[in-house]
Amino acid sequence: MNTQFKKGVLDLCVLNQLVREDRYGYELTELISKELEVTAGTLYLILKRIKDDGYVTTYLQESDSGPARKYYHLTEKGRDYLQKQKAEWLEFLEKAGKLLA
Amino acid sequence: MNTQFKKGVLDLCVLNQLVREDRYGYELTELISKELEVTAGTLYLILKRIKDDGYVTTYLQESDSGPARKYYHLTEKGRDYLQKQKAEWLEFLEKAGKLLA
DNA sequence: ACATACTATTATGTATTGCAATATAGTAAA
DNA sequence: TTTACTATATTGCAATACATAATAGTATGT
Repeated sequence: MNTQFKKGVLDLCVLNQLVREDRYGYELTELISKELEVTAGTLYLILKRIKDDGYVTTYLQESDSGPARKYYHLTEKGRDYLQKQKAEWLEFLEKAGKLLA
Repeated sequence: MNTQFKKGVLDLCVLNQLVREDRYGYELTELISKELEVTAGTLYLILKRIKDDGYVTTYLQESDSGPARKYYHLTEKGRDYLQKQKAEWLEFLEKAGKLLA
């Protein structure tokens, strides 16, 4: 899969998985990987980024089967950002679509 | 406009403008700029890249009003590449769409 | 004890775009 | 004729985001 296509969109895909419920990193890796080819390393970098940017907060939680999980929770700022970026993405698709028609 | 969204797609937009007719660099800059924010520098890098990759050939032609124009012509290889990449782009959009729904 | 699955992290490399500057040839204006 | 502006092409450096690969810790099953 063309690596470049994902640039800028993966963030949104991750954030979008957090709209309804908090999720932990490994879980997100699997969710995203079902559709797009992404490695754990890439995912965790994104998670670090969106945390540094204040779009998510995190907390640890014990697990029955394995190491503790770090859960990611979408903040209001993150919700706003996601909404605006999704709109911008759709706008971009429309314009690019004209050039690719 | 989110810079990252364009990664990998600008190539296709440029190549797609060459399907029906040869065009010169400056002309392409204007065509693309009508829809997407791109600077000349970026466009010319793309043109250099797709030439190095053998997707286009070039030739100079005098102009009535200004310096000679460098025209870009789509090769068979370029046509194939464009077709495949467009398909891959659509496939990517479908998958990303699921994650963004 | 060992392999395996689950979970998280980090270092280094690569590709693409942004920004800004340079350069040259005409044309219009002062 | 000097100036300025438009048309055209090119290049260098910085910033960003993804890929790859390696590391590490915990629990479970054999």
